[in-house]
Amino acid sequence: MDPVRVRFAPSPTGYLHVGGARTALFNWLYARHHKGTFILRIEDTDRTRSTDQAIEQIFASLRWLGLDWDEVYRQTDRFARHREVAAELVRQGAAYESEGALWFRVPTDGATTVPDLLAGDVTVEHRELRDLVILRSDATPTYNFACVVDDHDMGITHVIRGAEHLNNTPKQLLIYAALGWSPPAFAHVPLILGPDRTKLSKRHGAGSVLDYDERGILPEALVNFLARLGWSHGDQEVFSRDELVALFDLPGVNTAAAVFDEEKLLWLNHEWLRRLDPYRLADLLAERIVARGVADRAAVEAVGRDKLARAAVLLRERGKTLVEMADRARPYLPGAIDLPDDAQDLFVPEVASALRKLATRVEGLADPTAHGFEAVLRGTADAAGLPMKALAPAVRVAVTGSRVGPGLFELLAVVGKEIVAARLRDAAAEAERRRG
RNA sequence: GGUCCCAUCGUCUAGGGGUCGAGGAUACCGGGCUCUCAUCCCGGAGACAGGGGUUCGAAUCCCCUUGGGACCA
Repeated sequence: MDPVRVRFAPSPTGYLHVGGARTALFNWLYARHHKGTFILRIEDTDRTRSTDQAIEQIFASLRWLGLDWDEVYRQTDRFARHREVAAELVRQGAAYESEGALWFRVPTDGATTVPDLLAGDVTVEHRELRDLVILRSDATPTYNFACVVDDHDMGITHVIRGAEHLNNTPKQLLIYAALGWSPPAFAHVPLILGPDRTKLSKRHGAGSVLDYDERGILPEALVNFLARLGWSHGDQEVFSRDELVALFDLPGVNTAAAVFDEEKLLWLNHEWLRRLDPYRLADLLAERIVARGVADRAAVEAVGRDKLARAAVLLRERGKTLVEMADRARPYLPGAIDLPDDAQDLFVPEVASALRKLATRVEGLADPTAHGFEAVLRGTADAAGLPMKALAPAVRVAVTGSRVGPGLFELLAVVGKEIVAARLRDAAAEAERRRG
């Protein structure tokens, strides 16, 4: 069997949205699974709407997703070839000129069958079709024509594309036949729908791949999620890139359109956050903390990679995105913590004085691990005659400014005894000041 | 409007005649754990669009209807 050659052919008229990304992913997975070639073809024949900026965005999106390509072409570089083939069709009588454009002649009787790998045989009567323009009056080729010439010239073996192109395929097949070329295999993958069940598009909001990066989604998660939209492998939900390459094939692809469910993406993102290497996560978090303005780069560097990795491990348990994690990272960074306005109920006088005692004991803590902090907290609570239920929330708010968060002892161990002690004293003082 | 595609819990899906009084995941609800939140564990509710066939037997095969979508006008 011939080596597989597939292509992803976006038109650079805007950003790459998740629908296109899923098509790119399926092509890439198919190529990698079959040890074939993944080709990127920029279909920029519409020169008025295509921009270099959009091309850069597409490259950036694919790179972020980790979909590397083996060859890249720009359709506009091939205009001479398109004109040459169009002229050939005219010579044969398969195409004619009218009003300055070149038209491909569709037979009036008979029918064409698309042997689609997913939909099965799809037959269209020629009388349902009409002649189509292949070269506009400005000599630029149209989509259906350029696509055929390029797929043929590039040796494409499988055309894997969105189901919206199924209706175009009989026309393309007729062009192949007129040229005496043998067509590639076709697989039209089901569309991705928005919540309103119409084809996912820009009107559905954040559809751009890079928006998901911006929102703190991991490429691992988006790739996993997109793969599961229209493809499955038994009951498995979480797939690494390598697993997808090993398992993905066309027979596993569904025929029904799928709705893009943001909730499930977030769940999957959480799953991937929890699987990531802590140091890699720390690096991502560091960037994000700076980008979100939670702290400046100097502060983040002062914390150090080890501590950041430990903080990340705590943060990822309750954050579903890198953004949520970064926005809750403040307690792990140096500096004071502002107490919330409504926290006075926690800092009754007995608790405030216990916090001061605790600060002193924390400073002298020989074993500043979670266990060590637990022992010193329980000891202080006992000595002050306070239940942990009274002391723990006050300590938490003093150190983090929030009533919710990771396990308290683990948290304190990561923040470190010097910072913890300082914040405990600050909180006690602040509570007394507020009480007047 | 014409042509084409599609149809299992709200959503993503498993299922390709009997092991399905339909499984998993997510989301939702309840309980446990716990200083809190999250995770985690246990439990709950939730679907084969409808109607005809074929067959001893249909979620699974065929037809029609309905619904949804895409493309071309």
